[in-house]
Amino acid sequence: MQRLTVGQMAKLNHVSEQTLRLYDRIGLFSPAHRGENGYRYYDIKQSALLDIIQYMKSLGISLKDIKKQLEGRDLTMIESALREKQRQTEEEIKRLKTQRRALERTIESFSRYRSAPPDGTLQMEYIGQRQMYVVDTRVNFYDYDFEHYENSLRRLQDSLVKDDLPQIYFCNAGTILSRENFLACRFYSTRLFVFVDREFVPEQLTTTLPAGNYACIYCDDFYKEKAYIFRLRAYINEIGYEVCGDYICESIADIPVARTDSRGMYLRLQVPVRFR
Amino acid sequence: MQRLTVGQMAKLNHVSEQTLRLYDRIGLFSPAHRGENGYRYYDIKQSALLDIIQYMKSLGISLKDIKKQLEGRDLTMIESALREKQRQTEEEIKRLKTQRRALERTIESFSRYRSAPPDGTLQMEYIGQRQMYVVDTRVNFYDYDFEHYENSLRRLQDSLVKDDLPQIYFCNAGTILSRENFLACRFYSTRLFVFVDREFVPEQLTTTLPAGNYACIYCDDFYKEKAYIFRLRAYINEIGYEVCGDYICESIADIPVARTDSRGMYLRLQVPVRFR
DNA sequence: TATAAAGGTTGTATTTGGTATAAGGTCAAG
DNA sequence: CTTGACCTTATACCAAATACAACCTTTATA
Repeated sequence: MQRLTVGQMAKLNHVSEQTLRLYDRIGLFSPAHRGENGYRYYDIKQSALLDIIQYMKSLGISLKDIKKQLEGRDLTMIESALREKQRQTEEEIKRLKTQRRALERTIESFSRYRSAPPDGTLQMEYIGQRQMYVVDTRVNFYDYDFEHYENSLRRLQDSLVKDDLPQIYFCNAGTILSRENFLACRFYSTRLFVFVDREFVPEQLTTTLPAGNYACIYCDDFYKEKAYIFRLRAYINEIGYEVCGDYICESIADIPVARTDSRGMYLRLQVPVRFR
Repeated sequence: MQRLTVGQMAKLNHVSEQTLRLYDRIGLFSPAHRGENGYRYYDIKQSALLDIIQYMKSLGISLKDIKKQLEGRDLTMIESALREKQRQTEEEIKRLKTQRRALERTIESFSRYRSAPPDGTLQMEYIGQRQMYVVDTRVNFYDYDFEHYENSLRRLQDSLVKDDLPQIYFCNAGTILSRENFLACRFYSTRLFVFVDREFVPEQLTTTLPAGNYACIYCDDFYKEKAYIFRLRAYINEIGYEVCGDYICESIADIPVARTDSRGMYLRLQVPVRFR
């Protein structure tokens, strides 16, 4: 029977020597013999056990749990552990898919940010259907300053957490001003929203924003909003359209990273319109 | 401007106080002010930066990297970091899907193991198409003992690692004896295989085993194989069939966990047959 | 046989992103 | 004035390794 040193065993099984020593120390996997020189000597047949360990590890089971399982050697327990692992894996896949979508969204918005028209640009845009998650803060944003807006964002975050939604959407926020208030120039808005993906959020939690033509004005400063709303209204009258839905103030630079620099807050103020 | 203590800030942003102190210590995110009493006082507006951090963290970026990105404040760098992250996420999803499949396979084989016929059972079975990953070890298994078989498994593992395949398949091993050798009772086999999933392994690395009727005998001991091969041959002759392909020795108790106990090595010796 | 290289041993520190705890200082209310 | 809530720092701990220092053993070569 050949005796394998730690290095040979390591190479044979594609693990590092350190790892084998660690496994020995924690009592998970020890060499068949110890030489008088203190050397670890493994038996090739021990590879089978190492396989099992590698396999369980590949399933994401912790070394401690692996040790327990192997000591228990109870097949039914192992089976239920596997089922539990399966459940976890399913969940993790779901989480990663959400993450992938979030990344997609963010990268997308980078290019949107780069190609956004300059501050003050007025234009008509056709915008497809959107889903939003809305929270009513009961406090009028226009009465307060940016600091209060931050406070409201916290409230929104609370809601997202409570509804068990990924906080990733958080970067996509905006406010809603009702059609009536918009038309009357009554700056009263208590509703905050984030855009969400249909596939990742239960339908009953979302509000649909219909596809259609929107009159839009781009704005690079939170404090310019009121002035720009007047310009937007003038523009709509000028081209002979009428407002057919709620006004929203959308942060299109929804790259949260960008919020560290002053230009990060880039807004697309918009309101759905139709021919009069 | 309201000053928020660490506890208030923590609650507001759904992080723990400890976490805020940690972020302060590593210089990632520090309070706006420090009281003379040493208290941390945050400004609500700092939440924006914390959002960014949470967002990047949710993308799996390390705190160290987040710090670097935020210090650099270079949008293009952040963008490429996001793309890199996207790539990683894609890979991770792929890995998890493989893992999910492996779990499925293992759980499946538990029930197969439980419902397997007793040792010595002879029967005809229709088996669907299978994919295998084959390695030629150039050494005859029948000349050596179980210890040598382990050695060959290591060789197989090397190949799997080299071909960048999940070692999960590793638990599904077996050996191939050519039709001619089987018919001549020449116990000469150098080919080792693992069953693999078509979807997870490049086609050019696999060999297809056709669907069809297989004469099978179940065997609970590696050392009984030769004797059982004779019984299998006798059975085939008896029922008037002829061998139409290579014989394989498949470990159906492909639960690596089971290999710790002696019954774990449960084999289904099989050979494709047809009417004479 | 001397020596050098390769490979073995132990112990300790580092990593990541926190959590937990102890020992002690501060604040606000009753 | 005391109580309890809250803050501070420092330290240790977690998993699953990795890395390094200091030292010992084996093996090959000059």
